[in-house]
Amino acid sequence: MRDELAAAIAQAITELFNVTISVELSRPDEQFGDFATNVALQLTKQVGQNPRAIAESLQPKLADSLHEWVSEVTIAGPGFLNLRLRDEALIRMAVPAVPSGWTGKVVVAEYSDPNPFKVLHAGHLYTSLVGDVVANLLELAGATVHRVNFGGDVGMHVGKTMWAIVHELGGEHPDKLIAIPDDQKLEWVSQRYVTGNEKYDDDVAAKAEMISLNKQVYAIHAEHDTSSPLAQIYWTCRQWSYDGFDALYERLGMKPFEKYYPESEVSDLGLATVKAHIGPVYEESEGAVIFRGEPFGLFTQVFINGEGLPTYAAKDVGLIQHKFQDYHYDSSFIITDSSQKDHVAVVMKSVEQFEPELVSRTIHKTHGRIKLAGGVKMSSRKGNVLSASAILDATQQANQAARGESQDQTVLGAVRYSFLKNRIGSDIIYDPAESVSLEGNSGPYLQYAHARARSILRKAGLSDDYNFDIIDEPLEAAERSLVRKISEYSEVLERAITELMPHHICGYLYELAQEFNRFYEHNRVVDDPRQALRLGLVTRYANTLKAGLKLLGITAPEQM
RNA sequence: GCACCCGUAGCUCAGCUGGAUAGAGCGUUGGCUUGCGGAGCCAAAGGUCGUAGGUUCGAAUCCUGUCGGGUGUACCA
Repeated sequence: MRDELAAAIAQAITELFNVTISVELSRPDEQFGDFATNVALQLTKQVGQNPRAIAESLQPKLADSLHEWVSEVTIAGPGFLNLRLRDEALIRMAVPAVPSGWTGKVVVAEYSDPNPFKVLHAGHLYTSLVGDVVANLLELAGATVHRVNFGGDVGMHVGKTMWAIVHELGGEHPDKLIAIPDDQKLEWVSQRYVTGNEKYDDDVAAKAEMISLNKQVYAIHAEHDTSSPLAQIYWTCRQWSYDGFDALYERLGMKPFEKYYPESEVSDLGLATVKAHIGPVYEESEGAVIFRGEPFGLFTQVFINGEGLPTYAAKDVGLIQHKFQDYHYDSSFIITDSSQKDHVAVVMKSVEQFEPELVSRTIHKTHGRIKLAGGVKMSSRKGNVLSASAILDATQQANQAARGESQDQTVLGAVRYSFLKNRIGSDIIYDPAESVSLEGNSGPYLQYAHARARSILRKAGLSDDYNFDIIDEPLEAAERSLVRKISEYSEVLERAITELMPHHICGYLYELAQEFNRFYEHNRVVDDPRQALRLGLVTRYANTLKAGLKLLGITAPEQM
């Protein structure tokens, strides 16, 4: 209907002034109307009249041609034309449209990307949630989305961790790993990385052993070694990491990943590909193999180091090819924080030289980083990292303290919402002391608002699928405000999908719930003369809220 | 040094494809319960939109300079 309105206005302008213009309809303050357009201001030059005069000649024309949908056209301010919809038109708009921008497309979404043997920290938590919801948006818009994860199961951090593990076990004794309790395995392994790192910096002998262990780990993969003591330790601890990650993902309410791409499985192809293109694309320099990015406004990156091992740049070369072989995607999203921007650009630029099609289908979507209060940044090497599980635990305790009890879905709603409500792009300040909010503009506020609405419907004895038909009866002001807000959902959804920005949904749902809470404060539903209409209204509201929350990966409880 | 990102209320953030009095939450202060769930509702105080110019009928929004912060910049990922 929005498009039809815009088209009708455009046609009126053509008939009146003989000019063509693309009409933008915005949602003004409620006091002004349901839609507003500034065409009169835009036409000033083309028509050669002042905007007010243009608006005045348009007004009766629009009132007539939009008569079917619009009850009133008014002029305000410098020349805005405000449209007030007929109630029945507004009600018709309050049905969510199904977005279709990605229908039939095959999409790979890679996100989260924690490294085995290291902690899954707040930054991973954030990037995971962003990826999860972006994937949800693409799916809703009709895409077939393959969710994949990538992480470094080989490399120096593994050498460091393996060194510390072997020392902790008093030698290569995989049998001693049994002593580690299940719920401490992930933590135990990531703690070994921290101690390994400390030794690396101030113990020359240890450092040499770590470098050696790093190579041995590569050898474990090359030889498919599953039986040597070191290999047993490696495979066991790697699995602990993956199991720990999966447990966290589940706790975060994320849709499961379809596939993990461990670096060890993509590095061979990456290495071979880089080597195969030495000359035209990559070049040897100082014992390493590099790609010169300067001609493209980028920087030079090492792809194969002096030891002959692939760096993460070469691994990414392998990864992009594996992903395409596995999925033959139309589009491939890589979701990471902004510090990866240039690195990915260099890798892509190099691959573009021999596989331009793959690169043109790849979209690197970056977001900000998580910082601690006061702008302190986290460093896993320094040990001042905030783990994902610490955030969940802190939120759980805060909820417990406030309510005397804590439901998992409330914690999940609080955490997901508090991260997702921010526009993707700039850094996020996380204050562990204040934790995530449970009231005001928060996940639990929305969940609670939903539970209250369902409570009304339960009291009226309604099932979930009750819907009301268009009613001739005029809406009361409070009812109309709510319908008006519900009718915005489709537009918000479309914008969130176009921009792939989940925060639009958060902001909208909060306004929606607020609108309902205002209505609820002063208006009865059950046993009111207007019950029939209002039950339908509450149902549509609750369904809209639930649908939006679902996109965000937040449950909409019947009660809480 | 060069490249990119950011700077909006005490704090955390919306608003940025130019438009009507710059909006929320938290915090502060003051109200609201004989009625469907108070994790709620209403109100007040609080902002030269870092800063200086420019473009425009109109700039938080676009352009330039500048200050402040962040990120990246050859063998970690």
